[in-house]
Amino acid sequence: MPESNSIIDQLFEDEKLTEKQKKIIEAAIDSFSEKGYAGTSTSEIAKKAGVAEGTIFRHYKTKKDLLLSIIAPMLAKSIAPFVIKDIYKVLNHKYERYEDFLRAMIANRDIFLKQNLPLFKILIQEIPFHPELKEQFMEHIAIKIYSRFKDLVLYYQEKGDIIQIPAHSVIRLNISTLMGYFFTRYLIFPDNEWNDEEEIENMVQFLLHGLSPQK
Amino acid sequence: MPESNSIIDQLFEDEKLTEKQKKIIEAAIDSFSEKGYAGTSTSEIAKKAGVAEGTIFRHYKTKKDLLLSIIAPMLAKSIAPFVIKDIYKVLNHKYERYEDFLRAMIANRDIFLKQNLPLFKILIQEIPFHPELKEQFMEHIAIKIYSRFKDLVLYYQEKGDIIQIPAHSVIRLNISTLMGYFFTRYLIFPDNEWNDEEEIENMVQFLLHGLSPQK
Amino acid sequence: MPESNSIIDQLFEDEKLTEKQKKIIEAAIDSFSEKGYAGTSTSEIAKKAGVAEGTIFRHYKTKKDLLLSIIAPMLAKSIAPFVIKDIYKVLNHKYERYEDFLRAMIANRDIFLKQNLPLFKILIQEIPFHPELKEQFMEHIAIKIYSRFKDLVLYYQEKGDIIQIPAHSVIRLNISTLMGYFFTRYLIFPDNEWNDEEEIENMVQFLLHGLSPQK
Amino acid sequence: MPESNSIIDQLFEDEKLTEKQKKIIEAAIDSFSEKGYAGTSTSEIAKKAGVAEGTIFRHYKTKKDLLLSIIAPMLAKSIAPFVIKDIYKVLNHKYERYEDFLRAMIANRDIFLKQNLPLFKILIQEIPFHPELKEQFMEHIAIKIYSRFKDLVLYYQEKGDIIQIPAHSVIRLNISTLMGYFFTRYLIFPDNEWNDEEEIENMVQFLLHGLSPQK
DNA sequence: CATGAATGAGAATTCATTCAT
DNA sequence: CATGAATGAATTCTCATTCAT
Repeated sequence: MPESNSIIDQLFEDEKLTEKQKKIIEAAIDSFSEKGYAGTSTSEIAKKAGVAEGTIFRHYKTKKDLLLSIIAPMLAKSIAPFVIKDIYKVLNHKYERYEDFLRAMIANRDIFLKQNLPLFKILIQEIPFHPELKEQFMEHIAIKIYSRFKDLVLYYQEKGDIIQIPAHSVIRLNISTLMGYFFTRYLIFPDNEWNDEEEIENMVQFLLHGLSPQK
Repeated sequence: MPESNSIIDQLFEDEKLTEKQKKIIEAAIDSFSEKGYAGTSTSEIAKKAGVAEGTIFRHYKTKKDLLLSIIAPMLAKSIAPFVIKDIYKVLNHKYERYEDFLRAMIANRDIFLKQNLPLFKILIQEIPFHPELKEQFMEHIAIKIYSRFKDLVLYYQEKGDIIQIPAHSVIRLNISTLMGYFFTRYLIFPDNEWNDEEEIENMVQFLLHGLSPQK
Repeated sequence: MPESNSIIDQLFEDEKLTEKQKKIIEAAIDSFSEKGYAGTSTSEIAKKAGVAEGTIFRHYKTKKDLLLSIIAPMLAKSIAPFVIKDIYKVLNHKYERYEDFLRAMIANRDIFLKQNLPLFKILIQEIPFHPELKEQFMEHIAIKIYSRFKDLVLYYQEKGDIIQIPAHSVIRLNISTLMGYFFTRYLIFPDNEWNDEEEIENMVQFLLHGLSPQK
Repeated sequence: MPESNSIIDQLFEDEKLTEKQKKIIEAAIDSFSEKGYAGTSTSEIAKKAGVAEGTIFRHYKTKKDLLLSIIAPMLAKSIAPFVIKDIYKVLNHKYERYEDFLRAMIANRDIFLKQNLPLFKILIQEIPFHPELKEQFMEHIAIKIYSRFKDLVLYYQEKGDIIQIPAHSVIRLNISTLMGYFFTRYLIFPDNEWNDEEEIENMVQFLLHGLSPQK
């Protein structure tokens, strides 16, 4: 719980949260990620958070409000900014080669996901059922991230590091490969023994060869 | 609706379904896939199916029974058998090269997904919340499919078509790439314009190069 | 209860009401008229009606629906039609003199109110808080009744029975006098001893003299 | 708001009200008159008054206390005293004829109602639901006012200004006629165009002729 | 005095399930 | 087999009231 606290503190840093509010959010994240939004009752959250049920509704007008207040910062703060920063790093020639960028991104996202796994699960599971979330997702991820990622792809394509196929395909192949690993690693078989270094190395090689320009 | 009927007829072929039962299943698939299992009420399903609420419970003891009766055939009949058949085809030297197998598999899964999209969505979305489903999934997909897929991978690795990394990694990279395409194509951006042939060709090349043995 | 049943049967004649529905409406009328709409809980109504709380909501989507379903027939059926009928009677020269009409109206409304006292109380008390009710009231009472009443007034004014002041003033003075009696008689001091015949006779004389043309 | 302040100052003159208390009472009058006591929440009042929820309960132990603290002065100070004063005026031969008294009363009550409309609405609407209010009303209005009014009626009956029917009937006919006007004028159709002078004149003539002794 | 977070009892409403017809 | 009224437990949400700061 001290650990999950730190995540919450980080994600909700500029909002002043009462001790009880934090408890509520923690409990909600826990329950939503485990049983889904619709499958979790507010009384359950209240009990887990150790507060009265009314307290939840004092802070969040509706149950949906609670959900959104949890996901919004995940979308707004944690995913979008990451790419922006990395973009600048790249433009500052920190990642000369595509391979460098790839390794940096994998490491970065790996840490992020490991820390925010339950939130990530909620995000993934609830997006299909909530149009507002889908919109926010489109705006933050699909538009912002995509447009920045595209610049990167074009940059490395010009340099000759990457094959000349549509940028969106390159992006999708990249993300699919990463997501496939993260899902399998952290959600589907988290209990298997994993040789992470080897997996990542193989994944990097797979992506590099798969995307390298054909002679 | 005549089309969706045909899918149902196909998936539930050996069960004798009354007209009302079919309507119920259709309505349930529709609602579950759109709003999730927990977010769908039985009265909603009854209304959409044009039957009385009681009628649902005459055929399915509980709401969960209804869910399982929808997902079970999807798991049991549609995914598992496919690989069995293909295995034999491969062993019968139908797909000499890994590339041939790849193209066949993509085409096959593409058709299957296109026809069963709502069911697929339900499967994906509900598995995390229902231990029984997870178990069934493990049994049918993770174990059966994996073990057969592994034979294939070893076969093509021996032939020198595929790089020598652990079979599970090869399988995961393959599936991730395919799923990434199908998700993006059919679930996330179904309304975009897609040049399917080009996408698939790029994907095949990506996989072939990404998995080809390094010199 | 057999009596109140008859009223309900009369007011809700063309709607097919279950036994339970009748019980619910009876209980609702009882409670609403005694403690007001906002001051009555649905659980209270359910208990008084001897049904489960859910049963109320099976028949009336919301608590407000229940209120409206009670008041609507009161407005639509019971008040409006009365005047229409009487209008025709008058035009058929049944009530030659204004005095005849007056006595008939008083008798008619007296019976009606005596039978529908609780409903009448609800109507009076809730109209100020529900815009929809106000609108319906305006439409049914203020517009329909007023326009017919006006014809009568003009008729008797032409005949020289009534003083030449604006019809709306005549109507208001009439209704005020009647309502003042009914309110005092049935709502404020129902327990006092009342010499009804004398009261009505005095009221009639008061109205006749008050409205008779000045020499 | 400066105007409504003055009313409050007037009604609550001997109570020392803080600025916040005034705001609370103003807000409460506003909300109670618009949505009824049971339909208004204390949090709503607090918000409208610009104070914390707790502040209300610092001044009024319960919500009902707040209601009573609003209605009590309306009953005690504003209605009762009026008649007392006027009685003395009459006994001082200020209003020689019944007509003079009538005009004076109408003018007086007109001003009073215009200034205290929301309070008046609350009084009218809440009395039926609160036994204490009903008692207070009986004590202040029904008993005190009635007994003084009766003296007046007897006085004018002796003088031959008024017909010889029971005093309570005279009083009721008077009040009904006035209330009918005030309700229609200020509560039901406040937005219509009103020729107040003509209305009042007609009303006075109606009452005078209606109550004049028959030859 | 004032605040507003917290409470818990209770309100309206939903829902899976049952059962008499 | 099918119906749909009825149920009552659970769920979301409201609200008057309390109390530590």
